Amino acid sequence: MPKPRTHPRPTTQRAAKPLSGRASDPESSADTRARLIEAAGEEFAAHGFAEATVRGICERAGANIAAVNYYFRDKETLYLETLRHAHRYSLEHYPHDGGLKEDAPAEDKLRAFVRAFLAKMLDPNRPGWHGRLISREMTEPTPALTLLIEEGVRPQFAALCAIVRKLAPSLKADRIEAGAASVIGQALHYHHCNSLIKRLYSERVDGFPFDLDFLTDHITQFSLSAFEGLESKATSRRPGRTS
Amino acid sequence: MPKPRTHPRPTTQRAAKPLSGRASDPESSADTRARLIEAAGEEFAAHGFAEATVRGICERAGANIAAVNYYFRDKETLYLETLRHAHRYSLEHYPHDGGLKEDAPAEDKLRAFVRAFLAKMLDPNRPGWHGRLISREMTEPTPALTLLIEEGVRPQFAALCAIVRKLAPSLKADRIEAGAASVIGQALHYHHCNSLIKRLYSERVDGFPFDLDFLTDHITQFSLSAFEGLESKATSRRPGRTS
DNA sequence: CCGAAAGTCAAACATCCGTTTGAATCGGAC
DNA sequence: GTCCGATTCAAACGGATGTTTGACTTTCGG
Repeated sequence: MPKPRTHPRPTTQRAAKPLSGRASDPESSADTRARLIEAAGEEFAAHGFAEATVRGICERAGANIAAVNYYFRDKETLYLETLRHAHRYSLEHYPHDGGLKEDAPAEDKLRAFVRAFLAKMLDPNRPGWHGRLISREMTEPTPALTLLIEEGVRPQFAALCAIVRKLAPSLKADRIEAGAASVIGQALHYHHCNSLIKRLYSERVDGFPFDLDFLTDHITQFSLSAFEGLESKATSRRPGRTS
Repeated sequence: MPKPRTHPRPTTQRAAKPLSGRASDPESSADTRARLIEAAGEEFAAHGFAEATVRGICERAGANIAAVNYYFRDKETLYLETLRHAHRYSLEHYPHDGGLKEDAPAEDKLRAFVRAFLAKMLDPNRPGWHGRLISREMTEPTPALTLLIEEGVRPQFAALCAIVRKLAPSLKADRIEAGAASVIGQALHYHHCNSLIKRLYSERVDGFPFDLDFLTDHITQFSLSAFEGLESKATSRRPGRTS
C-alpha cells in the first residue's frame, strides 16, 4: 500500500509519550523531537541554514537521518520551528525592561536594557545558540521568518527609543532613532564581529573584552555621555564648539 | 595521454595576453579572469561562499563552467583571490585618514574616519560588493583568509585608537579600545542589520536612514559627545553622578 | 604553413545533500 | 498473546554542486 505518508505529524500533542524507540540506548529516552531542535539550534547557529546539514543535526541528536522529515516536514520547517523556540526562550528570559519598575530612572533603564541585550547574545547559559541564531537571522534573513523576528525586535526597539527620548528630550525623532541604533549597534558589534575581535584583542589577558559587566558598563556610560552632550548642545540655541 | 593537468595556472603573468578565445563574441574580448573575479565578488557578496555556485558565477561572467577551475584551482581559491582583490581595492580608495593632514584636529580625524568607514560599505560606487564581501568575512570568517583581512583591519583599528586617545587622553587602555569598538560598532551596524533596519524604518520617507551625510554626522557627534563626557568624568577625582 | 600552447566548450563524473521508502521494532490496549 | 499505531532504521532516490575530461578552437612563434 503506497500510503503517501504526508508527514504524520505525531497526532497533536506528542508529549504524552515519554517512551523511547530503543530500549538499550539510555539517552534515547529523552524526547527525540526536543533533541532535534536542540541539535538543530546549535548547527544552524554555528553554520547557518544552508551549510548546516540534516545528517549532522541528526547525528548530534543521536537520531536517524529520517527523523527530521518525520517530526518536521522539511529542513526548512525544522529551521522555522527552531527559530520559534529560540524566540520564545529569548522572550521568557531577558525581558526588555530587565525586571525594572516602570518609574525607574531612564539611566537605570538604559543600563538594564544594555545588560539584557548583551546577556542575550554573549553566551548566557548552556544553550547559548539562541542569540546567535536570532542575530544570524538579522544579518541574512530567510523569507517570511523575519516577520516573526520583527514582532520581537520592533517592540524592543520602541522601548529603547522611549528610554532615549527621556534621556534627550530635545532631539528630533530621526536623531532619537539613530541614537537607539547607536546603542544597539555597539552591543551587537561584539556579537557580529566576535571572532575578529577575539583576534584583535588576542594579546589581552585571559579575560577577553567580552566580560558582561565591563561591556555593560562601557556601553552604558558611553551612550549616557553621548546623550547628555547631544541634549545640552540641542538645548543651547547655537550648537557651539566642543569646548 | 592522461597528463594530470594540475591547474595550468596560465604561466606566471597572464596580463601579456590581450586576446580573446572567441572572435565572434565581442564582450569576450575582456579578460575572462577579471570578469570571473568581478562576477564572483557579486555572487559571494550576495549569497556567501557556500550558497554561491560556480555555475552562477560563470554564467554571470559569460564564461564556461570549467573556467573557474582553469583560471583558479578551486572555488575556494577563487574566493580567496576575490577577497584579496576587494581588500586591495578597499585600501586604494577609502584611505584610513580620509586624506587629512597628520596634524589635523582629532575631531576632524574622527569624522573623516567615520565617513570613510561608512562610505566603504554603504554602496559606494558601482561595484559595491567589496565592502559587503569583507564584512561578510568579518561575521563568518573562512579559515586563514581572515589573516589577510586582519592586516587591513588591525592598522585601521590602531589608527582609530590613536584618534580616541587624543580625544580622551585620561582613559585607560581597555576603555580606549572599547571606545574605538563603539565607533566601529555603530557604523557597522547599518551594514550588518541592513535589511532589518530597512523594515524597522519602513514608515520613513523615501530617503532611508542610510544617507551617508546624516549617518556620518550622527555617529561622529554621538561619539564625540561620549568621549567628551567620559574624559571629563575621568579627570574629576571621584566619578560623580550624571548631573 | 605548422605545431604547440592557451583557451573554450559540452558532457560526464564523483560527491554530497534533502528526502523517501519499506521493513523492522517498540509499547501499550484488548 | 495479538494486533495497531507510533517510532526507528538502513538503504536508496533524485537533484544539485564542484570538478574533471577530452575534443575543439584560437593564437602565435618558428
